[in-house]
Amino acid sequence: VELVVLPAVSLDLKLTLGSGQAFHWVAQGEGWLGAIGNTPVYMEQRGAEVFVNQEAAAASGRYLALDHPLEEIYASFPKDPTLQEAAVFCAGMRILRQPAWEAVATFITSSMKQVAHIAQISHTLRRRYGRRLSLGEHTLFAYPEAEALAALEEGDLRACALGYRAKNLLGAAKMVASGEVDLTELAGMADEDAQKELCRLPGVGEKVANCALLFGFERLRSFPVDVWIERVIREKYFPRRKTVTAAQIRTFCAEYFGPYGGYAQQYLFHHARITWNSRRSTAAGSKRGSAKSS
DNA sequence: CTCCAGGTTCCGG
DNA sequence: CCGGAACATGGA
Repeated sequence: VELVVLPAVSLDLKLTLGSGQAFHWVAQGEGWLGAIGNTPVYMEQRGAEVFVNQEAAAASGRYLALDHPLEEIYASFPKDPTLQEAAVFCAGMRILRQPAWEAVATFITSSMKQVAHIAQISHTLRRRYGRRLSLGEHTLFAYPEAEALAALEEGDLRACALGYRAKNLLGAAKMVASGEVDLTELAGMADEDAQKELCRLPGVGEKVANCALLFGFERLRSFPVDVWIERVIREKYFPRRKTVTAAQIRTFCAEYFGPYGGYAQQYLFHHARITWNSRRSTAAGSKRGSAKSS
């Protein structure tokens, strides 16, 4: 496979592809194999350049959001030590521009699942119901279109280990395939209207809608609040406060983290997820399950 | 075995 | 508006 070069300053490819935004990239040699839409991709980073198969060059640059102004984004962050530490830890991580339906669908399947499980589900769905793609001697699979999933029975999706999410994914696929919810139309809507529209899909609440907006609709202000973020916000931004409601967290995050809140969120999320365990295991006399008390 | 995971939805204060 | 419970499955 012939590779072409993409200039990529301020990019950490491994960090970006492995940070729980997309779930299907597989390490291959020095690089990564996967699909961007229906295009098979091999990407490999060497210093400030990305080497990619020629047919995927344009799609990769866009997918990796190499045009996002990282310096400006970092400069926009509030200067508190928690976010600054996360930003250093995640330097070079970019918010991917993923296909809209793929973002919606994968995050419908993400509820109450570990990242590893979401990846497993993604691969199963791709292998069984996605378009088959080939790159050199490698076989890859696109994420299945809404139309393909809409034609299935709930049992088919349960067989992909989706559990109760099967009904939600099927229902969402039917609404998108029928045009009842028009994802193309969402692109032109204001953030709040787009969020409201996404929440009409079964299995899509505020958090999943925000993930879809951030990763699939270029809404960099979107700030999904999951269990990890909630822990960080409560402990670091509302210390010694007994009761902080979800509404208070939502309001605080929406205002405090500013126009690139989605970047801040992704950095806080990844940093917390990677470092939390070590902190727990090194806590003196740590008793299982009481890691919250400092 | 127990705990928990990038939640949503429904139900009773 | 708020807290609880049900919902499936598999790693740690």
